[in-house]
Amino acid sequence: MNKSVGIKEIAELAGVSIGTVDRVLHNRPGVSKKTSLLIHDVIKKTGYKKNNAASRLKLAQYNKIKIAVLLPIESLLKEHYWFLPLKGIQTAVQELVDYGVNYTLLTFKMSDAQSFENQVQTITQSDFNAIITVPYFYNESRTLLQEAKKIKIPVVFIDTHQEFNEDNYSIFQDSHKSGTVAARILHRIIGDKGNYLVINLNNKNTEVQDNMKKREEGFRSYFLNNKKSILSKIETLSTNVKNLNVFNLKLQDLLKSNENLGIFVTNSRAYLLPPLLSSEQFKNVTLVGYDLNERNLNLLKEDKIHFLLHQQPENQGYNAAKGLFKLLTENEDNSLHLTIPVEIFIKENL
Amino acid sequence: MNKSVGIKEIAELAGVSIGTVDRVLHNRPGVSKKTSLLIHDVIKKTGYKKNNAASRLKLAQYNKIKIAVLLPIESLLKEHYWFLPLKGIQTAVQELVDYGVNYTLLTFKMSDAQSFENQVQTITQSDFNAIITVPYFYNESRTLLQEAKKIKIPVVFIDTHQEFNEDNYSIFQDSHKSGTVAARILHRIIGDKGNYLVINLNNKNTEVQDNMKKREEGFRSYFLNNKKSILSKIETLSTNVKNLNVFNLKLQDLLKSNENLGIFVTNSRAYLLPPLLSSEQFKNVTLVGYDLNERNLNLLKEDKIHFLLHQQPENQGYNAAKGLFKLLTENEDNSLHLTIPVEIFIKENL
DNA sequence: CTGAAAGCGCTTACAG
DNA sequence: CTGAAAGCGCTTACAG
Repeated sequence: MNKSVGIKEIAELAGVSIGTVDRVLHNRPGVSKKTSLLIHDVIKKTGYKKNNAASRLKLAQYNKIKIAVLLPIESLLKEHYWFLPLKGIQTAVQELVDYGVNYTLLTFKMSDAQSFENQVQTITQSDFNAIITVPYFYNESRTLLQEAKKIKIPVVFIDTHQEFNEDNYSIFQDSHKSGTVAARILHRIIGDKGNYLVINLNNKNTEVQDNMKKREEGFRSYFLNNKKSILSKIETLSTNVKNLNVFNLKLQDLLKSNENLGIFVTNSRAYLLPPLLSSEQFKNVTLVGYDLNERNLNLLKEDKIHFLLHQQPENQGYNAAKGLFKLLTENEDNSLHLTIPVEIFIKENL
Repeated sequence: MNKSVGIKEIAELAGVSIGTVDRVLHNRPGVSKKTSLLIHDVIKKTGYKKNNAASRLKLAQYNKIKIAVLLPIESLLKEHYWFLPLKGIQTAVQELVDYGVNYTLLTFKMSDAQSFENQVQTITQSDFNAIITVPYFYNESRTLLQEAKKIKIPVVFIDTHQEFNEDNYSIFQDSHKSGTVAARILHRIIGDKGNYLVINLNNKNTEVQDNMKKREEGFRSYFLNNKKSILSKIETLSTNVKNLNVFNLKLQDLLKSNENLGIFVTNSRAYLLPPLLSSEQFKNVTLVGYDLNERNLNLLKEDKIHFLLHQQPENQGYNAAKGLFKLLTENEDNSLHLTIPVEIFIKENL
């Protein structure tokens, strides 16, 4: 806590010049084994810790830390979900400008794997020191990891988790776990006698996205572990958002019973549900969804969505950038393997 | 984003030396109005922003930023609640060592206002640059504010909010609001037909602490605004923890009805409830409490406490220290007026 | 294999 | 009222 030792004190105590101390500190060659050992000894004894501010002040002269941020093009839209991780990254970089950190945003189209791959080429051919992106396209993401490994720059994936054989850093929310959170909340409210409905609202075709599947699995696994008898009562409806009317017929059918109903919407589109329900029907319904987008928020305030689970996308971006800085300046990567806890929001704690 | 302008560029553009630029930047006297205006103009045009790392590197030579942290003596105990804000402060200071920031912990006894006042004397007679503490004793806290004002050092209160006439910074959770969070959760689970019970578990005598009162008020205000008919059904039990047996008699009386029961414990002692309830009684009970202490956590995992509200004490300490740094280095205080959102925890999102 | 010197962006005591 | 110089803790190119 008091006057901390610097490179100068180390040098004095070891009877060498500060240049030599620096060489040892950075494992640079050209130091005799004898002095190296001596200096290491002094470092240990004094508990020396590098002054990162001073170090970066000098280093930024030649070597800025340049982070490539590769996100869906929607991150350019202030109201969009994808803007949030970017915002987190911006905040972190802002806190680190004095250390010579900056970032460049590159975008891809989620409908076009090639656009992602092209940007990967651009990035790997430039002089970036790190990459933050989303493992949206599995194969192309693996290619990215391989390319990045060749030029020895770290990659941090955020938002979604994918298993790769290659080393990578990952900051995400455990989708399976968030499903269990939804399940426990609904179970406590609806109880053993009510009904449960999982709704997957898809964009294109009728493919259910990976993290939506995992959320549903988590939801079901909660009941498997805590109340098996309910498992058989859980219905799932999956639909393309363009076929909402067909979907609505099925929904109305399920609503005929007067039992309490717990509805779990596995993505950010819970806001599509309330307009389909009459106020009479609403009396028995509890609705849990994801993400604090404007439409969801408004309905949460109106008590038409009851719980929103939050993935803290901003936090993910923030932690990715801060973590990379720590990795690149202190060679410490323990904040780059991170699962973000599930935040629960109701009207009152927004 | 690209090469940012520094003091050197400003000097060059204004045709003066960097010393003069520095004088203008810090409003130090001895600069002619003419050059001052000129330099201000260049600063604005170039969008110059001080490199805090470089600035602090130089300044730390004479002026470390010394933060006095005055907390209850329990903050020395790793398992205690009061350790958490301290931990947050430690984390923040750790991130700022390179900037020449450190802190000194001073403690007081919560049973002894004089011990607080004594430490205030010690602090104001030393050369601290800022104070982080808790407004536990109202009058003594006001005295602190007055003393601190005299020697012009900022005070940040955390944990609890008090209104003072004197200027002060405050980082806390809105107790009233957290009560409304508990209310909405319980209301959704228990519904309009069940019963509601607020429990105040006190330490000494039978005084209910201020923030416990506010939590109860918040709880009741939710029903006032959302479902008046329930208001009259809310019972309150307040007791000294030493009289648990007397309390238990009353509790058992209230439990005789077979209705669902929502219990809201207004402080961190929810863990005292489950031992008093038979498993039969538990079937109808939902229990909401505060704080992630070990005993509460264990019961949350056993499904005997169902929701825990969290004040993020660590976060409060962290933000206080970081905020002070921003205030002292950039004269920006907007992160020192902060209300921390209510976090909701269940077993699955711990 | 090692040391002395210059400089990152800023601040301050000193000189004029 | 203003400038030139020294130095914060670190890094690196250069000289030996």
